[in-house]
Amino acid sequence: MKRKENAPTMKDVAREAGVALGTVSKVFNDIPVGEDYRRRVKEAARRLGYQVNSYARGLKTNKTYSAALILPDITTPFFSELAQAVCQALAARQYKTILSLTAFDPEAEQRCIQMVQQNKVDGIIGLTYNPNLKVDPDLPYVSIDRYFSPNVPCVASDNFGGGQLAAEKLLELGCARPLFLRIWSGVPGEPDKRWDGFESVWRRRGLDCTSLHLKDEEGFEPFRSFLSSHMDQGRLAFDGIFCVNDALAVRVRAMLEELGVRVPDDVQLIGFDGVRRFITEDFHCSTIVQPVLRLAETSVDLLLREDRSNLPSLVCLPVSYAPGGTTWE
Amino acid sequence: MKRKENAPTMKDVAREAGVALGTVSKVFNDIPVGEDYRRRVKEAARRLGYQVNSYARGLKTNKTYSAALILPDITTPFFSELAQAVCQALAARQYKTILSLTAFDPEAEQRCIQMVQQNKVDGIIGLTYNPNLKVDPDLPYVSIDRYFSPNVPCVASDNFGGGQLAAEKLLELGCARPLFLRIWSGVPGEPDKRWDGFESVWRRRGLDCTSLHLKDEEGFEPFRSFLSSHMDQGRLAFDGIFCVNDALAVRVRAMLEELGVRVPDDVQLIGFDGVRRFITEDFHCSTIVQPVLRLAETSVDLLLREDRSNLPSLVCLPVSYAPGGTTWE
DNA sequence: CTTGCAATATGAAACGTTACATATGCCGTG
DNA sequence: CACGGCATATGTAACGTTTCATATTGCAAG
Repeated sequence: MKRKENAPTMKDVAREAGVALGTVSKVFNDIPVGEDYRRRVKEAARRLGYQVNSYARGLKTNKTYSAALILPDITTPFFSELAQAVCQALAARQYKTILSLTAFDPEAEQRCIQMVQQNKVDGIIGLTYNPNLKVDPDLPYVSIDRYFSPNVPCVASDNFGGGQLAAEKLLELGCARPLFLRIWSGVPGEPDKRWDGFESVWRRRGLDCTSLHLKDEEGFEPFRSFLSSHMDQGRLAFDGIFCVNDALAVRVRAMLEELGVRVPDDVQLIGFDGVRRFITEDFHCSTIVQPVLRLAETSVDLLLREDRSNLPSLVCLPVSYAPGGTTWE
Repeated sequence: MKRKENAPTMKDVAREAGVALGTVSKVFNDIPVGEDYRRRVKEAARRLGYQVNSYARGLKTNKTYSAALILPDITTPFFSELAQAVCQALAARQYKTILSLTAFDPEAEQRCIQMVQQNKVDGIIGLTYNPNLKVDPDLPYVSIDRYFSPNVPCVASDNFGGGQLAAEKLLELGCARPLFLRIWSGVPGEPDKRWDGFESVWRRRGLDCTSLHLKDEEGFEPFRSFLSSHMDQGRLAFDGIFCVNDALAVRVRAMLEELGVRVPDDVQLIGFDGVRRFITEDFHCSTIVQPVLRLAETSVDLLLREDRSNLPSLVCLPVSYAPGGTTWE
């Protein structure tokens, strides 16, 4: 019942194969070695069930082939898709993913950084909210959705463009009284630009655009009363609503219908994110789709890029529009 | 622009503090050491920005404080909740989580096992489909939802009880013509018992119970024609349907309504899993709720338990019923 | 003022690798 | 036949820890 069944080491393999230690090392590092030697080593390793010890290797080489992924949460559909995509992109490059969840807590974020640094990861991909995270400047770091400084690459969707796209779509569908709806996260970030882009379109046309910031902790009551105060004889004062994300859009849709406002007939509704919902692949709301796979690919790409001298400080990836039943098209 | 800014080591700290190497080690392992020494070491470490090197420590101690979590996918709501819960349960015990995704591919599962073994994890929690996975018997392994052998602990919800519960609920609501609906995964596992439990209740009452196994690759057409052939003048031959999971239930609900069958008025529908949907906390179908948090807690508990001599081979956790609009209550 | 003992700090060896300087063998050439 | 040069295998010194046998210190007792 002993759990210390000492695993075979290179030394064992070397003895078994009758070759030198260094030769075994070469075989497992794909360094040219005589064909007969290589065979004997492989054979001996198979017999002994030898496996390279990553910890010894990591200690020696200072390279661990592991990266940390720091996220607030992975049950939110957008985050879960992102996590999956990043994990797969890393795996495709033979990297392990160390997953750290922060629950949106800035201190937890810092603790995670600390922990994965001790763990000698080769890099960190973080989606964080702590405005002054401290991270070893010598450790590759890629930030998603939050810009830190010129020498920390930030990868994000084209949030500004997405906001514009939503506005243009609503215009095209004949809307003239737009409402922008968001939940205030408390920390500035790239997603704020959704509003900037949205508003810029209306302003350019000389149209007014109302915006409402909900506070997460206050729930939906403020919104309900806001709506009531903007209704006149069952008619809503807005004919187009852009929500900062799909989760919000779905809830807004439910509340509107509850109030007797028909979607999309009375008001057109567009969300943001565009993750595949449930198992089924269709959308529950019209939305601006973030290119999740490309976000992940790009982040990993930047993280593992050998030449770190000319990294971009911000990469914006193009979004697209996907109708989903809450707009006429 | 050099990225090899050699991090300070214990030796550096020892020199800086004017103490021996071993003393520094003791300080960072909470081994009693003279108070003045301890202070000097702490101080020196702070000045140098010293951090323990987990790889050196892991090599020496053969303990890495990391565990692997092997899952098919984390975008599926149930898996994403499970992953989150496991990750958090591990973090609460100071363990890192190495996340490996397999996409339901048995060979990928084996490769993941291989990889995390090389990586000297302290244990593996796996939700896998490969019936003959090979894993080092000396490495703690906990299986979720799939029973392997008496000495590999398996953690699962009480699937049999859940099936019974669903049946009893339908009975209670007056159903007498039940249908069980599942997607055939191709590999036997604990979730199969949902059917066993469900059926046992009807049989005991002398009632017949129909069951239909959909094949994932065939889509929903077979189901649609099955339904049509079981309808008589717009009336469905069943008054209660139990789906093997919520994702299926949600799709079935949509199809039923499309066919003019009202839920829950014409037929009552119960799913299985009970994960929190979207951001909003309400359910889109009545369901048997799996205790995700307890599944995770229990798995981690078994994985890290010191005394591995008397591990249970199967732990069943109690499920509960949650109405969600697709039943009368 | 010794001596002995307990308490505590010290430093070398080892963990399983990689990398490099050295040793070995082989072959062609003078 | 001896020698230089090349290719390839060898073995040792790190990497940054922990651990344990040993050295040092302080203090009480003889």
